[in-house]
Amino acid sequence: MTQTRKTSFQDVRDAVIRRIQDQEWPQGSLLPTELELAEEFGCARATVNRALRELAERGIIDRKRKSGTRVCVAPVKQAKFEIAVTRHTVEETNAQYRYSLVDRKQLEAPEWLRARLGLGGVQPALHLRSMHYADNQPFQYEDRWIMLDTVPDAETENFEIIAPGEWLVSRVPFSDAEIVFSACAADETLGRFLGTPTGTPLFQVERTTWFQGQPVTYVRLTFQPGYSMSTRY
Amino acid sequence: MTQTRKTSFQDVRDAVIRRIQDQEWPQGSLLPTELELAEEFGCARATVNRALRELAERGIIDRKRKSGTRVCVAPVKQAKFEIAVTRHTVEETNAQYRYSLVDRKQLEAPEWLRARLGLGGVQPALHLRSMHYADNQPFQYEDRWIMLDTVPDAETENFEIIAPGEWLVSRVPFSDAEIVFSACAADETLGRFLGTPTGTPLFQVERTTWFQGQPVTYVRLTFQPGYSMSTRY
DNA sequence: CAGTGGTCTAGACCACGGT
DNA sequence: CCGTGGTCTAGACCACTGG
Repeated sequence: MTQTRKTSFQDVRDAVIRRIQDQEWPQGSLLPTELELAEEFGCARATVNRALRELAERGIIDRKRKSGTRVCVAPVKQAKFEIAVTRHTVEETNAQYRYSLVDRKQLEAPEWLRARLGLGGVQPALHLRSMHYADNQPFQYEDRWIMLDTVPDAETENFEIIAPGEWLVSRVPFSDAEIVFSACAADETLGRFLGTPTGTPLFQVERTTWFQGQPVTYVRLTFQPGYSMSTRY
Repeated sequence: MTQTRKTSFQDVRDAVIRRIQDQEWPQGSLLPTELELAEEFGCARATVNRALRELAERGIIDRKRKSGTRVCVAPVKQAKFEIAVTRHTVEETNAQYRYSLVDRKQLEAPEWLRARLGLGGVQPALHLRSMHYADNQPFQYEDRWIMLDTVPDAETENFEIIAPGEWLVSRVPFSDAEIVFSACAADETLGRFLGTPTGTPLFQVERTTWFQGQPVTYVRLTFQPGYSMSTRY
């Protein structure tokens, strides 16, 4: 059964991709207009538009009114990482997850934290340090500050059972965030909790989060030695 | 002048975001159908559809036929990193870029590389090692393998002027890739080229690239000490 | 089976930005 | 000015999937 289905936006998108790969439309060259493509593919202009819009979002083509659509010369690769709560990251590897609170203190936000959040003045904050284990092996050390002016409920939560990350996502629907990936050396504390010698190179993620313009939390997640994050695109 | 413009998909999108943030539609709850929202906002269903589709792509809502649209319970954050060629990364910081080839050898692809690329048998490859400098300070050490069966032109290119990354993006329109972020310790070679003691923790990116199913290149980019990658979402 | 999202259409008007 | 993409509409049919 060779079905003669209606041309979908995916057909158009894939055909365009193929032509770019085959250098039929080389880098920097101008594509036909939406109307011309719609005629060629026998579909509505809206269908072509959706296909091309998707490719533009992926950084493959560049669209401008009046000038038209061009193939990007130096396509900027976009790598998308999915950041889940630590429990899910661990359980996805079929390992048993365990969480343990190390320390909980209510303090004033230190100078460096206020600077990072763009705040002046005195700010009450909760400082939490905790460990995440996979199959009882150290997986991740978490050092977190929660801003109590933004999330006052945190003051009465002891965080002995539920990890602060999970507690927060259940309270704060979603938020703006800045995320930083880097390498650091294990200091004495990290070495002790992650079971590795001082000086071991470790992968770390820092995340700063705002909700409706208010600072929610800053967290530094340091992973077990050898950990890596990967993705495809 | 309070313009009474037509409701756009962005208006709908932002209104939905606001209602989720305000917990008017709590996590896990069911949203009205597209038709109901279209009536409420006084627009076409297609407009609502586009707004909600965008939120679904961002992982904020979950859509299923027949069951409807729900607010995600544990929104998986998506961090999108833009990966450009090293020259652009350097020049964006207003630093002067310099590239220098360290070593170029034509070899058979070693066992570990063939395994990573999912290849058996003998495969000719080009092994390139090079340095990228920002304002004459070591910025990044690059260790790259190019598969000559896929990119035969590389055999006659000496790579003394143009960096292999830039040369490749001008040849291979775009491609599938796997990218891995991790931390490593400077070995003797890295320490020498990056001007840092052996053992220094370094941030590194590995990327493996295919074009139309054929392996193009594997590269390991190791950054100067203290380097980090960041993004917002 | 029937409700809900997924998509396509044909047409219209708008908005940006070269010429 | 006017060509090109950007978006909206009203309607239609399709496809998945829960009941």
